[in-house]
Amino acid sequence: MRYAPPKGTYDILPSAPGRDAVQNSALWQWLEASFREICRQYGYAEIRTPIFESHDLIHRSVGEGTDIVAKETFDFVTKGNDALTLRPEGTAGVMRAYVSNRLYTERPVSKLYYIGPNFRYERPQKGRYRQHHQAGAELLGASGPEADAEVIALACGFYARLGLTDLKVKLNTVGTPESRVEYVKALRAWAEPLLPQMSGENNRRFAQNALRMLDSKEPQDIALLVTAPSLSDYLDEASQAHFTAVKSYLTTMGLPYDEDPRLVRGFDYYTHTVFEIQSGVLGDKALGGGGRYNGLIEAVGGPATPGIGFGLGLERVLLALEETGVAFPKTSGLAAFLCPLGEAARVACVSLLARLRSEGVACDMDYTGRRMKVMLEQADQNQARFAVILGDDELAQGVATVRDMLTKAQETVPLENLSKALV
RNA sequence: GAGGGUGUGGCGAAGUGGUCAACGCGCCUGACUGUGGCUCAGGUAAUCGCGGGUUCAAAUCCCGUCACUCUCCCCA
Repeated sequence: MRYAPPKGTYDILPSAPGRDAVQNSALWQWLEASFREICRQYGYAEIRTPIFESHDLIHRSVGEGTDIVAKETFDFVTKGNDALTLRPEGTAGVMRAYVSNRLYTERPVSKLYYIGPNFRYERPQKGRYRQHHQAGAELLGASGPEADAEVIALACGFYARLGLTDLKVKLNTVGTPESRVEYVKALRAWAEPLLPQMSGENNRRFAQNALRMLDSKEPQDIALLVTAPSLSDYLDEASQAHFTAVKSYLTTMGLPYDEDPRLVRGFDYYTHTVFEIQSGVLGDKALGGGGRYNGLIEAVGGPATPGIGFGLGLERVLLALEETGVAFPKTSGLAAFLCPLGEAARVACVSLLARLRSEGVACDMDYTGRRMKVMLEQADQNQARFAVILGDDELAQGVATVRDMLTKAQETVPLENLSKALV
């Protein structure tokens, strides 16, 4: 029996030409390093939380009415009868950890980032996996619009650093829970008589999560929605002022955005600012998104604390980079590959290899015992800068032949000077 | 949840009823007894997704099944 990876998952392999970019571990290292670096610049520190959390945490914080929780979570019960859920997004777990560890007592503002897998039980397709990876950041303890702008700038800065263009930032505000309650009331009143004309999906949403009716992509719904009440009419003054300030900061930072009054994201915990970043080359598919969630920390048992953050789908970043034709960075190889000729040289190479490595030289040696040609090919495959050839002649004189793999120039180097010659 | 498409060596991919299932890449061997990325020659590797049926004969036709993939929905 041969096993395939489970549906919607894939293996990430050492440099695998001919395979999908998402399967290339070197690209993941590059992506992750890039994200870590920009987070460091913005003053964010890494947090790592479990990939599963209690069923209730995930379901309550993301929202029972959301698609993600209603039909896409991996839920399971342990032998100890604990109901758990594989995390479908990053924020809930980070908030839980923030409260569990009372990080709010350490400093007034916490800036956290994370990178890791998330799980959603969906039919896989291009750019959509059951296990996908997100990089995200959360800014906790700051309620001002500067925080919103910074978080959006961080997300955009990450894409820019990678060389991604053709992006759109969609921006909206969903106001406070109070104003939203009023609005949803009005929306439902408006929608009720129209339900027979609306899609089945929006009928479901009407019952479970009326706000998301706005987000429908069905033509019949879109036509009807033109007459729907507008959320902005229900916003209180403070919410409007906050949104105006966020927009103005973005403009100041030179970050273009599209205001989209119908943007409603898939999590219930959002308040005020919500945003989504779309990629033109992926047909405006979302590359990432986020928003403010001022009630969430309180909802998971912490002190009332404002927060804002985002999550970015890394598979989609790779797809978009590929689609855009951005050149992926070259991976760096070994400094040296040792090629022993004969048994005596092989024995000598084992200790030479150990010595070079202890001196900090990235190196490897041939383990096949095959011909010189094959050894040099391996040096080539490993992108070694130098091949170090050691045969009986060299051994007798205590030297090695160092071959520059690019120029083919060779020189004889005493073994004790080897590490200096390999730079 | 709905609808398409595809399953042939490690990868890509011909073949649509009839001798030992092309070819390309990779890998291996040699030309080149201690010198790679080129070339040439040879070689390795496939019970044609699985099960059943039709037929003298099936990768090819029929039924079933599984897997993968794409689109819509939704999302990252």
